[in-house]
Amino acid sequence: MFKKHDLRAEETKKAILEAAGKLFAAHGFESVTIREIAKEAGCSHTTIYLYFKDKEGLLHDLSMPALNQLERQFETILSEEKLSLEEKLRGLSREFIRFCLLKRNMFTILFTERAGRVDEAEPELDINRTRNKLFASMMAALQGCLELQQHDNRLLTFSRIYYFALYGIVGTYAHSEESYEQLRERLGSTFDDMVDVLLAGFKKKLNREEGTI
Amino acid sequence: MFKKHDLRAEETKKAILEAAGKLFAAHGFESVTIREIAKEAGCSHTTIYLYFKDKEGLLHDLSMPALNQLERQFETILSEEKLSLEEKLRGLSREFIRFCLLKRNMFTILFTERAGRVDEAEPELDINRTRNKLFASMMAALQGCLELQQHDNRLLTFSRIYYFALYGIVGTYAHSEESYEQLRERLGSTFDDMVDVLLAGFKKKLNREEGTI
Amino acid sequence: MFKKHDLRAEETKKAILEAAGKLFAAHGFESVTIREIAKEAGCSHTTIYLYFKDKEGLLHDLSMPALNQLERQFETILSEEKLSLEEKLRGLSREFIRFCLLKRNMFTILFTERAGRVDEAEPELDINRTRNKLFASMMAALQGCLELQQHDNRLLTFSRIYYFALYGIVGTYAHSEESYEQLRERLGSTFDDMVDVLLAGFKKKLNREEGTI
Amino acid sequence: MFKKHDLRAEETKKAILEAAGKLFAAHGFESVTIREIAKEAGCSHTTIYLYFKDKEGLLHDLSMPALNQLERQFETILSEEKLSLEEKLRGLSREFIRFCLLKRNMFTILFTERAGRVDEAEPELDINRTRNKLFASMMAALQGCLELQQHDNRLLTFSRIYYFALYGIVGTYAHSEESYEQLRERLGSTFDDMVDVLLAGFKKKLNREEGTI
DNA sequence: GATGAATGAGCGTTCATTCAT
DNA sequence: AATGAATGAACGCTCATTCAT
Repeated sequence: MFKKHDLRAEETKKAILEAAGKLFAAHGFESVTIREIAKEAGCSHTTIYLYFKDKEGLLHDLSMPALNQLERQFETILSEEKLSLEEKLRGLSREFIRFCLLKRNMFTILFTERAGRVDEAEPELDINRTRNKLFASMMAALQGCLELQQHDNRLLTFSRIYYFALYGIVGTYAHSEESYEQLRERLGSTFDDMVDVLLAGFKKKLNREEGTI
Repeated sequence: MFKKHDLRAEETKKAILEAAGKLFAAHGFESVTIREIAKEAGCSHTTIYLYFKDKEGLLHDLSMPALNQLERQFETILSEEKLSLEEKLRGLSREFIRFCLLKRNMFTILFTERAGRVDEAEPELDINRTRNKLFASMMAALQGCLELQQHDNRLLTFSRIYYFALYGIVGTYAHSEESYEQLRERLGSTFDDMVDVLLAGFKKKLNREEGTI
Repeated sequence: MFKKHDLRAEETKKAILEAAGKLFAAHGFESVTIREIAKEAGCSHTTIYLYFKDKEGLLHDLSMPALNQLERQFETILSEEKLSLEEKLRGLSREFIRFCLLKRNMFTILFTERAGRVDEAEPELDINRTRNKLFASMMAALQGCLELQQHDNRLLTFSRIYYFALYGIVGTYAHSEESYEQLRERLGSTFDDMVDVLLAGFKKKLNREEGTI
Repeated sequence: MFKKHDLRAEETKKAILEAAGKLFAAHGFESVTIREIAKEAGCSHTTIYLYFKDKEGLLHDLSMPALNQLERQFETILSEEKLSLEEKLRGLSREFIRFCLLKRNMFTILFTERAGRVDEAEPELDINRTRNKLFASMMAALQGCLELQQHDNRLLTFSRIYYFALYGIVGTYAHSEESYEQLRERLGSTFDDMVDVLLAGFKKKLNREEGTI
């Protein structure tokens, strides 16, 4: 049972998170000021410091739930039995791209190795762990598609190439003015094609090598 | 014959360029302050304005010589008659990646569309023009390899995918601590493989579509 | 009912306005720095931006209330039916001089044509508009005293001479250490005499010309 | 007999003075930078410090010769026997206005009471002495025109009014963009009229008072 | 005598953050 | 719980001035 205060506090915190999420997504972490977030959330800028350590902390607290949600979406896709392995990889990739283009501040978080500051040991790890899990899921799906052993060097190479391609798509549009919907409309099929191209290329390369040997 | 003055000036200017190059590469143009560059270069922040118009001008003077050199290397590769089209594309890509990983501040410059302020027309354009020329060269080579018409929509799609892949490689390691030599040693063959994979994938996709029709 | 917060804020704002008024009057708008104003007001320079848009905005907020008050005083004088035209001109002049010597920062504002930047249309114009209205009132009164047509070139000449005389009085003492009361005591009759002298001179010149023709 | 060095030095100094005079007159003391003066004078900006203590010192050294020249012109006018007293006052005024509008930096020097810094006692005095002499000349001429005793309070009042009028003219156009020639063309007759108006007004006021008594 | 190199102080402004209530 | 008031640090940039040659 909650008191009124608690409820009110919870609401305020939620409003701040929503505002920050919206603004970070739209203009990027650096460009958004604390005061803008407060205005959007309908509270004073000092209130933000009641719930979050600082601006960076707000970003962190904002990221984890989103990442967890993506994680659950990954799990859902992977557990759908009626999907083929290739379809699963396609689904994961599409979801991953969608996620990054919707919440663009995630780009930095997902793709940039954080310095791992010594002073505050814990919280970064949560993000790193989840991020690694996400990439591992995609790589596992890729492995399945290509029918490669886990320690096959070719899998490592192909995984990296796949990673580069994802990085390229997300990074290219991370700072774009276009909304996700606009990008999806204009480039969605290109993103899909990329998966096709890569899978076809991987397979061709495997065949050729096998044929060669 | 140089006077001591000239030598000192040249050294200072060089120190500033080196410092700026290093810091821009490490943290990005926007994040680096004039004072940080000065500190790294071992001079006062006002000294920078002795040699460069302003921060943008410093970026420009830092970029153009390098870009022009890359441009000439592209021309050399393209004019070598004994190379096949695929080998030329491979060469251009390798050279491009090498360039970006050697001078990492170039990443932002090459891949970020700059506003191109209307009020002072000239200097920004140099960079944009050269950059566009570089990408156009690679896309022309790709077009040749795939034997596509210039206005074939599939060429546009494949060009974008190729661009994403390049962006991914360069962006991934733009802020890495590893030197180019280390990266080349560890990942050079992966970069080469990516070109193979993409070309194979593109061709497969073309065949399948043709076969389908 | 006011909270302590409101009172504190009002005091700070007032302190800033007073400091700015004093310093602008003493050294001119351009020469005074934001930090000097803050020091004089006993606050941090950033606090100024809490209450005023920027330095120009501070000048504006400082000037407009005073100008509006003077405008109303002009209207009062002009609407007093029992005053002759000459007495009205005398009253306007006396009030104008009094105003300028009481709020000396007004001198720059009233007598210096400001660029009126094109990009941000509004605030500058308020000042210009009010200033023009004030001078127009005085010139209309002068016109009435001299019984000249509005487009008579001699009116233009006399108006300019009248303007120069006002400028001279106000400018001479704008940076003086003497208070308005002291100046009024010592020079009030001189100021009044100037109006007499000018009106007499204007009339004499008109008569002579008419006589000549 | 001078050495070459001395001649060269003299030339350089002269070039600096000319450049500074031209630029100060055109844009005002504050707006002109040391480097601009050096560029105009065709020397390095450091050379200026060889001949002048600092920027303020340059202004001072620039002012004295000009003031002395004006002083001599005053003497010439006053010694011309064929001129009436009124014509002499008119001549002095015209010359004074011309001088101030040609060398606008003089405005501040002539009309602003200098703080009289304690640290460097002498040089300011030169300027003050000359300035006082100039005004004294004009007031003496005015006294002659009005046939008043030197200690007549009315002379003091009229002198002040005359001073205000001159201040107004010069101050109004001290920061204008128009050249002296343009102003002379457009407003020369207005300036002349002002002398007429004031003299006529002064006389009328004297007569009326005499008549009244 | 003359100069290019270099600098500290300062400009208006913005920002994340803290203090007192 | 929440807020308005206030601030120090920093930004890119300019300037008069000094140093070493």
